[in-house]
Amino acid sequence: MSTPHPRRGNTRQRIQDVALELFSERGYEKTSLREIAEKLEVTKAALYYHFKTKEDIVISLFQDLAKPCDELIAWAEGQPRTLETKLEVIRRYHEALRSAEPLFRFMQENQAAVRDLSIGETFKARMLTLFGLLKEDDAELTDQVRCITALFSMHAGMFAMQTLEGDPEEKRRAILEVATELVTAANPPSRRRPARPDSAQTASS
Amino acid sequence: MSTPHPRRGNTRQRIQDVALELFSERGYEKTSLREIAEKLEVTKAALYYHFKTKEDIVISLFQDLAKPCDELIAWAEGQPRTLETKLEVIRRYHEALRSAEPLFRFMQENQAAVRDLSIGETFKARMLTLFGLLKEDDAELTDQVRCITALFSMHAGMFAMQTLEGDPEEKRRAILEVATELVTAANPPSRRRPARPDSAQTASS
Amino acid sequence: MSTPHPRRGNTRQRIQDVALELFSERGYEKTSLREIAEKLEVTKAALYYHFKTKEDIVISLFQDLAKPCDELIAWAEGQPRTLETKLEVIRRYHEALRSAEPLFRFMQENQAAVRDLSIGETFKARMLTLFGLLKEDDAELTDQVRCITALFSMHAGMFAMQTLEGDPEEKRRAILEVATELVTAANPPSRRRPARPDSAQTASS
Amino acid sequence: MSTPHPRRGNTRQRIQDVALELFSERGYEKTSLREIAEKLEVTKAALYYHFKTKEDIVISLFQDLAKPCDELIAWAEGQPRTLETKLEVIRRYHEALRSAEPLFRFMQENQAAVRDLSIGETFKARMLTLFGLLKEDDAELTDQVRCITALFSMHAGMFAMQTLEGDPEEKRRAILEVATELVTAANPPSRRRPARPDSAQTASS
DNA sequence: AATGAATGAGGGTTCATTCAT
DNA sequence: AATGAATGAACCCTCATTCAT
Repeated sequence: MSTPHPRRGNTRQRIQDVALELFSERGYEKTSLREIAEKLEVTKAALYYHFKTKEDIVISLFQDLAKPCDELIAWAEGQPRTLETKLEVIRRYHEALRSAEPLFRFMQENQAAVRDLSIGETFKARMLTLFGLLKEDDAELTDQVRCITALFSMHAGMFAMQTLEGDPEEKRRAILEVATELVTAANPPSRRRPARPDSAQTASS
Repeated sequence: MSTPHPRRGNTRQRIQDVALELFSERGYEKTSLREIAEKLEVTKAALYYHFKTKEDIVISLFQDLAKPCDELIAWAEGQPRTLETKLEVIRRYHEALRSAEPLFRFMQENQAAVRDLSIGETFKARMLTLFGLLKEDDAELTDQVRCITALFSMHAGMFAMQTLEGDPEEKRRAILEVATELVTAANPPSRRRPARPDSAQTASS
Repeated sequence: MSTPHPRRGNTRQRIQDVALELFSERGYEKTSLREIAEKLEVTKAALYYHFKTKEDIVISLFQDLAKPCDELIAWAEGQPRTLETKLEVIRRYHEALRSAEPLFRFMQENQAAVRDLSIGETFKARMLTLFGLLKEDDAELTDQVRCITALFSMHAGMFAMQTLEGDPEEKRRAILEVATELVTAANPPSRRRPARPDSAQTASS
Repeated sequence: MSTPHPRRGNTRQRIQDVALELFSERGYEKTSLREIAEKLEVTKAALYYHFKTKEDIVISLFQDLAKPCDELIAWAEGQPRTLETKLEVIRRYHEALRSAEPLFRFMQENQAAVRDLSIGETFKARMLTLFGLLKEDDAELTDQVRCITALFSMHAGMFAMQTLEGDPEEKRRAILEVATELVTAANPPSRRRPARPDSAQTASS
């Protein structure tokens, strides 16, 4: 009873793992269920025992990601809309990305494919909510761009991670720093300098 | 001699146009040659008269984009590596993106597909060159991230363009402003705060 | 549960049968998988469940042929290299061809197609081994040609079978007789040549 | 007037040459008109100026071969049906094959393809006529096989040529010798059988 | 919990051929 | 004498999916 069926109830999980790996590595469309099944040494039909469709696998993956995000949003909505809160949102999002990195890489690199995948909308909606949490209600265009850039810079971080040299943790810290900076710049503390990091009198205007 | 496509000589161009449109709209993998052909009211085989493979179509599209980019790189390499030059690089790149917007959206949204498309490497290499032009040789990690973010923010601008409200030209200007800011911050003018956005007096120059 | 092919488990075998029939009848290249599938009343895709490629079907066919041949070679290699052995090789090969006749006809008539079919080499190699078993190590050119002709005459027998009139079994016997004669002639025992046409004095000139 | 159009009226010939080369090298079905055209550095359409169809090219090739064959047949039919004549037929056929070697290799290796190529019948017919010239009218089965084998041994010679070591001319001579022997054996003159393997008393029965 | 066998739709690609110029 | 542009049919192959077992 050792080798024959060494994996018992964890097949569903294993499918998700392998699927995510392949999706993010080779792309959603180019990854076939056959490949997934082969890598798992099961039949394609076995996948269908656990998931109704290919899309269903993605959805299930996405739900794992969604939870931390939703919690973050829920938390933020209970907080005062201060810069402090926003920076904490960035920090937490940055942290959330860590655990969901492959999935985010997948989302990032397969936008076109994801778009008509039913979760596309959901995903975009969540990004917009997050964006709404970061920006002031009446923020100028430039500040809005700053906030979007902050979010995207963390996603795109994946590219940075591959490209830049250096210790991964340090790189992550640098990314967080830049994102923080952008959000800070987008949220001028009160009246002075509507949209510049700090930088007293001279800035934009 | 009017009705049935009077053998206009512009078919190749029309293929490129339609292909780019569909690729960027529905994704590379999900766009079939049949679709392209149907939209053009020609046969699939006609596409093969003009392009050797599906990939060849993408390559041809990419070459149109490559030229402005290469010119920009060539120009920049003949300039002194000053902040002024770098900001001009950003400006010109921003401008280049305007004319190649759909193609960039395609690149951005189909990274996974593009990756093993032979031009994937080329594209990445070009990004790295551009990145090298923007950053100082011994730049800190944070500054490097700033430069990358500047580049990506312009690409991601496509998302911003769809999301944000407002006049397209104004949005573009806002995106350029943020990118400029990031590069400026990444290139501290001399002694004061080697890599921080602020730096009051100097920045506005 | 009767009418629509009740999922008999013999589909693989049936594919091979039909494929061999069509390949040898209409040629490898001219036989499309569609035709095979249609004749079997299954879908093309069904073929791909059983064989990875079209070439794979040929390979599988060839393996059935290869076994008797390999056994023959193995047997012969364990025997003394006498004329007796060689004639027995001819006899057995002649017998082996009987069961593999359609396949040999296919090989014979589709040499060009078979050549770049991966088994091409294998096939040729086997012929060479057989040839090596029939001829003396230091045989004269003429004797070598005799041996090759003996082998080929049995293959080409397929043509003879169609052309000549008469009882199939008698025709087969005639073919065997000529092949035997050729090999005998090619192996003069030393001084007495049991089966050399005649011609002591003249032949060797 | 040198380089621009260096080849004037010889295009038709050049098509035939290249076609024969490719057909016999890669097989009829696997050789596309595109390949032929490319090798000639003309367009496919140019081929259609000179030949009505792909098959037409083969037919034209075959006609070049047919002439020597027909002449041979015509000559033979004017001769007495003696062994001497038959051996001369073999000799001349052997000679004819020399100049038509590639075409014969093509015929030999693409039988399946040639079969439904309209010339298939013609070709077979000619073989049968030749066969009829070699054998006695009331020949025994074994003798008939000898004659067929003689013919085929010369065709199959192509395989022998590649396989055997030695000087090409010597190999050719060896092939002719074996063919001659077979025909001689198949034509016992009545009482003296110059080349009958054995069997004085029995053969004449 | 999973397999074996199959399907229908569609993929990209190649072919021989046509025809106006 | 040859080209440029195109077609229609067919090709091999792969996919996501189904279903009886």
